[in-house]
Amino acid sequence: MFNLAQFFKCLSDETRLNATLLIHQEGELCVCELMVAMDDSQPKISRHLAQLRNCGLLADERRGQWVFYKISPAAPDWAMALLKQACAAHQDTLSTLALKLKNMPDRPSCC
Amino acid sequence: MFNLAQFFKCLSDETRLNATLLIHQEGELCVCELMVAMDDSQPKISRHLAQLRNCGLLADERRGQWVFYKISPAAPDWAMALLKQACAAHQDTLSTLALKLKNMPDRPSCC
DNA sequence: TCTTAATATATGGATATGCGTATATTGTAA
DNA sequence: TTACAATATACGCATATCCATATATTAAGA
Repeated sequence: MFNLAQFFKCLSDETRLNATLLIHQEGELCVCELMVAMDDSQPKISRHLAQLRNCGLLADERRGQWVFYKISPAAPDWAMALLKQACAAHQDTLSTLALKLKNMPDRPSCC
Repeated sequence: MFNLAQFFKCLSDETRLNATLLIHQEGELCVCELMVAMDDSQPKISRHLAQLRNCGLLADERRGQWVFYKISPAAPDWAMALLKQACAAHQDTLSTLALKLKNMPDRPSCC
């Protein structure tokens, strides 16, 4: 599991920061949802998610053709507390991203 | 001033993380105090402090031959909230560093 | 089994980062 | 002024990071 500096390094990149906080806020998201919300390429998002998974901050779960990511249940309390605080500090950006999610057609979440 | 990702990048390096949180906890510290507490070279510490100052996270003030660093009074509320939370998450390390500070002979703080 | 959708990974190159060493700067005191 | 203490910066190098592009993998459906 990560230490505090590693945790901050995870969140020091815009792509990883937005993905992590949006996932935290929404509960779980798959790669294609993040692509739409963040308007980024598939390999770019996938690569950053892999990094977050390898650090132990995110957990993934395949369901059919989709892979869903959520905050790892093994994340320590201090990390959860910091994520919550970070979400509050990032609300402006997060609500913009959440809006794009809401307008996304054919979201796989339902299946 | 910095955004959230930049703030996390500031804290993503052990040296900058420890320096920032120790300064936050102690109120203000000069370079030589940080050298003793963290057992690092002067140029290394000075370079990282310059980075934190340039980002707007730290403010410096020369008093005689010493330069004291503190959390910038201009730091936004969300940053202060995150720093407080981070200190709590980092207490083990911080108390070790604070102990070395306490045992430091001829601390300049008094002058 | 063939095709397609969703996701992951490999590769190469540009840029950023961090470090040690050496040197410059600034203030103090003699 | 000269010397010294505290701090800052410049330089060169090794490594890390990030990206776009191309390709591999996995599952679903025809």
